Amino acid sequence: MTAGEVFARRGFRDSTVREISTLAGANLAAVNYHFGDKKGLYHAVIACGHEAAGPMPADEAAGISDPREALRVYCRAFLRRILDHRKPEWHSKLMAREMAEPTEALDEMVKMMIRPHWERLGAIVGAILGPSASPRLVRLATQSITSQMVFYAHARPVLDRLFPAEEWSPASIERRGEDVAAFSLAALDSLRRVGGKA
Amino acid sequence: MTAGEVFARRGFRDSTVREISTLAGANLAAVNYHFGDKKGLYHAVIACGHEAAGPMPADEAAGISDPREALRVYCRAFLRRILDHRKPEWHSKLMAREMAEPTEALDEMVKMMIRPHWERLGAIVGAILGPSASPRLVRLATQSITSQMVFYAHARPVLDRLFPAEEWSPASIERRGEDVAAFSLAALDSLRRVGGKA
DNA sequence: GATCGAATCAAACGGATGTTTCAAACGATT
DNA sequence: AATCGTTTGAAACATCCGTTTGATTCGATC
Repeated sequence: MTAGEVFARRGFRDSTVREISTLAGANLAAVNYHFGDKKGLYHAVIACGHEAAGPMPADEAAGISDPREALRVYCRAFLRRILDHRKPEWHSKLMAREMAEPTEALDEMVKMMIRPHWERLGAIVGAILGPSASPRLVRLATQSITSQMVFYAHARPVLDRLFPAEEWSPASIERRGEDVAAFSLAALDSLRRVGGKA
Repeated sequence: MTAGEVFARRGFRDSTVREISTLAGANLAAVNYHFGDKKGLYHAVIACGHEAAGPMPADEAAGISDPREALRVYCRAFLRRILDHRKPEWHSKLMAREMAEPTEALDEMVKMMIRPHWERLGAIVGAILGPSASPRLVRLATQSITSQMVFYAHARPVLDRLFPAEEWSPASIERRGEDVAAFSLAALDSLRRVGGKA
């Protein structure tokens, strides 16, 4: 769908049905015929993007028993799904936009993607921190790790301005996943040693 | 400025000059008279919000020599500036919006706020990690810490849906700052021990 | 090849938005 | 009190958008 790129670039309101249809080589009225209205097209784009964005990180880290290794695999898969420009990169942009400016579509996204992610990553973090860790600490650590990854989707324009020379090849994306995992594992190690003080 | 609230809630394009002017009790044409056009009003709002958002975290953590304590103070001040609803909370929303959908205003924001933040926090992180840490490690750690805090501004709608019962009082905001600092200090401690391996 | 539903197309409609216009009110200065 | 630059006010303007309409083409089925 070329509509996804336009929605991701311009936002829902700024995207015009005219631009989308001409860019897609279709007629203006085709949108309303096939999707009812503009909002219907938007929902279809989000659903399509969710499937086209590749496997969920939770699936890629499914069979790994060692939680520390699982975290590394999970972080790499997450960033791959978000950043790899061989996949429809507009999907993560659309998600970032939904978070800053929620519509009804956000509830669907939370149910389909975000909550599953949170539970899977929370389980990994809980396994690393050990049974003595409080649920609150697990939740906070899960959030800290998530934020480091989502940051790449939310603040990419800022990063491009701060560090214009940065590389975004598939290889360096993998390394970023390793870096997030390393930072987080370092934190979890210390926190585990100190115990569930929070 | 009531215009800031509207811009933060609806976004630039979705905000209508009519709604802003009626909500502000002013006439429709007043906007174009005082600010030239809608975009001029937007820039004025951003500049005004920057000043009204209170002191920069870098200033609040200026006189502290112990870098670990400086990090704690800095994190608390940062989240206070972002989350405290007694201050114009629309400023952080506007920033989040600019990052997802950059306009010319983002360059100004990077120069005025983001890069100073990055340099100050980077200095604190560098002091904690010690002179043996590579610049790359310092940069990554600074980014990880920043992301944990910015997450609250970017993903707040998601957090509200994931954990509806969460509290956002000034006191709990302070504690969130402590939590971010604790997680980050734990990571920095481990990384310092391992050395600049990255 | 005739038929009928689905899909496409150009054109137009109704509404909303940013901007302009021009007259009226204001306020300091003389 | 008269004057003149500044600010407000209501109304209109020009444009663009999402949607609808009705005619036309397409494609499978009999």
